[in-house]
Amino acid sequence: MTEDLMTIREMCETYDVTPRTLRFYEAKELLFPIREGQKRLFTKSDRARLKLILRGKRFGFSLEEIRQLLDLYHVGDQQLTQISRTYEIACERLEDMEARREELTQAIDDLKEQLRWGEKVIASMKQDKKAAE
Amino acid sequence: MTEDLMTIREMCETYDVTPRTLRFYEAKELLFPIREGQKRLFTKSDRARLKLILRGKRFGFSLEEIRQLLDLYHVGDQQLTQISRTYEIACERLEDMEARREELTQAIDDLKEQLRWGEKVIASMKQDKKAAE
DNA sequence: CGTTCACATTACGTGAACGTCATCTACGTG
DNA sequence: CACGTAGATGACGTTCACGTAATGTGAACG
Repeated sequence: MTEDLMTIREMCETYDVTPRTLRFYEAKELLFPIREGQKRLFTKSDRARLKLILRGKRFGFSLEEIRQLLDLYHVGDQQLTQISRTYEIACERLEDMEARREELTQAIDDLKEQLRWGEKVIASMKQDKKAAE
Repeated sequence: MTEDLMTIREMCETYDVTPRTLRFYEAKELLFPIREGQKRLFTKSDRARLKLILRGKRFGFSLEEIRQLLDLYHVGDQQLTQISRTYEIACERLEDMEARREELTQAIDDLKEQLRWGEKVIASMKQDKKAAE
């Protein structure tokens, strides 16, 4: 069944994207499906990458930023200096993400506060309505 | 000094955006600066909104989505049903954000894992290098 | 009074991220 | 073999979020 290779259609259904999107990501070198004849076949690696792409998008990263992030996960047989550089970038990214989570937590707290206020407003309005009857 | 009103230039410097951006946000009804003659003057409320806009952007919300979120903070003298509806939407948004934070936490953990792996690779490569000397 | 700012409006331009359409190919099926 | 189906390849179109002139205006300054 899951022969480790998926057609473009299967990918689309699994991850809820269009063929156009997958071809676009390939053109941008975010995915590297292998070819059988002229058809694309997506590997396990492509699927892992796609998940990261979609996740990145949800957090407002551009495809170019995502591409760089993906490189952090690929780490082929490069030079030590290259890997070290990649490692540094990854550390910075990690800090970014942690800062982001802080901010998100802040935003959540703010909204919660706002909701408590909203509850009070609603409650008092219900009171007024009753009193008016 | 901070007379509660800021010119467009002051806003730009404070929040690191261009005049174009602020006018654009006004056109999109995200900000509502008052007018003195034909000049715009941004209020405390506009500044609070702008902060939320910029924050929303960092999390990948579209301006339209942000506009809806901003409405949650404005809550004028509406009907009870309106406020209740707004309240419900806010609750849903809150759940979205909490889910997002979960996902972000997952992403952070993934990247940390990857970094540990990177450290090992670097260490072993340094060993190889030494051995080759 | 002319000029320089600071800000305004109007309008066309741009890059990112796809959507859409036309056309082509390869493959299995009745 | 005709035909439908799945996928491929351009190429142009679209939306969003502004950028970038071009031009106008009102207050201030030498």
